[in-house]
Amino acid sequence: MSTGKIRLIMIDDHELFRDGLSLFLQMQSDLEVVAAAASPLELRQLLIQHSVDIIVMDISLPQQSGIDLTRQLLKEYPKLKIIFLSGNEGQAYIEQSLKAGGKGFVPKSAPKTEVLTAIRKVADGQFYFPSELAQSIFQQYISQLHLQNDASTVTERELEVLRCFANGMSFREIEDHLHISKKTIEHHKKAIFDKLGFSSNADLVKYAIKNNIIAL
Amino acid sequence: MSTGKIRLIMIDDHELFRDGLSLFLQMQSDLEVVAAAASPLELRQLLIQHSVDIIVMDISLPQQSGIDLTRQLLKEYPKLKIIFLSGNEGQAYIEQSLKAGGKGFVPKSAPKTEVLTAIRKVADGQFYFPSELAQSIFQQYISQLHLQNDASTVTERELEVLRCFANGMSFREIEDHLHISKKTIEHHKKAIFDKLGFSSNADLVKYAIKNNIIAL
DNA sequence: CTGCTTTTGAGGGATTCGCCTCATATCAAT
DNA sequence: ATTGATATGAGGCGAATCCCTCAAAAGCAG
Repeated sequence: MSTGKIRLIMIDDHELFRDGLSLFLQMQSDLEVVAAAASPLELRQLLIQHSVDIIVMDISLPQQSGIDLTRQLLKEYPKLKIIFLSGNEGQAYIEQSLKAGGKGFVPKSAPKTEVLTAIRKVADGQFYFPSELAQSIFQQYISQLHLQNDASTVTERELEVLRCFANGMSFREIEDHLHISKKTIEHHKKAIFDKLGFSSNADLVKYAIKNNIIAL
Repeated sequence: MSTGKIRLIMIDDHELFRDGLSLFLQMQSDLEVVAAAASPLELRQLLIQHSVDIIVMDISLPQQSGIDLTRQLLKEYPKLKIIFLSGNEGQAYIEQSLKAGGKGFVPKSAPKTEVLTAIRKVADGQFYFPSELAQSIFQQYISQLHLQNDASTVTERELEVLRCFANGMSFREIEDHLHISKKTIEHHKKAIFDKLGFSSNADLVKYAIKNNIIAL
């Protein structure tokens, strides 16, 4: 990358944080902070007006999750490189942000310099993730994730059953809710456990939360 | 309060945030930012060296939750006034921070001025909470909480049992893990369900995730 | 038509859980 | 010394869940 400065936009709904970080980034000679957005809408407007290399995005935004936003943006701007900043929600969303196409992930607790490193690496076409998870591990991790999700096709009906269990319903309650017999529910549940590799109901609940099947 | 400037310390493990906000606060003529701490340990050292009116504390700290820290600090320094800053974990901890003795609560997404308002109000002996929850509501809310929460104090042992169930362990597995009988586990589990109002194991798992008892 | 998947259901036995009462030891507070 | 909270445990019984096999209707692809 020798085509001048790295052009980036920040998006974070926390004014304090947004101002502080963008000020710091602007002080770097190889970066150009084109703008800072407080909302997805604002970001979209900025993207129309400016050409941008990188977006530094808070993973938890108000109207829309950063994950969703990323999925949408990458459809429209496939060359966009997105780096997530995560607060203490942290680790839980790494998988999803990878799947959505994120190129980097920096915890907000990290020192300022780590954000810089991330921006420069990602601008150079690399991934950036916290050192605990080395570059090489990620490649295999990502492909594994993609495989796993293609292989584990939970059917619609199974998903309904899954949702019921994740909401704490008993067999009896699910019978009434879905109008099917306990036996059928057993079948579905077993299929779910086999396909997704659960070994307890707790696994099921966690999976449902991670995948936005139920609310926390 | 006409005894000069309001003396305060910030504590937040996010360097970016800490620097940004303390810089802003320092620019106010009625405030004196004595220091900024990155960890509970650092904060304690600073408290020995300086006399302080107010602590502005991130609710989610690394080693220790801001809630716990507050409880401990108020035992040693009963006159200390503590204002919490919350990220998106937010609402879930308001109750606990009130109980711990917090005097104010500001979401990080709020404009800068709200932090100032909070500091000035709290320094003046008032509570400060987001406008949605007016002053008057709080008084009754707090007293109600105290009643209700004295009844719902989960003991250490119960917490261990809770963690086990949230991790998907069966009675049998918990027996081996905690070296207690199934009967004892039943007692603890029932106590947990009663105290926290669970009606299914799924509730328990969700609670454990919300309260950082287990990872998602 | 013939498989293949999905969804539905039954029977029956093994295992686990939930809930009830009763009981004991410890520790702290009154 | 008595009370209260906490933690431990036993016995027993009914309800819920798990696990295995067998089966059938509907839809869809080859």
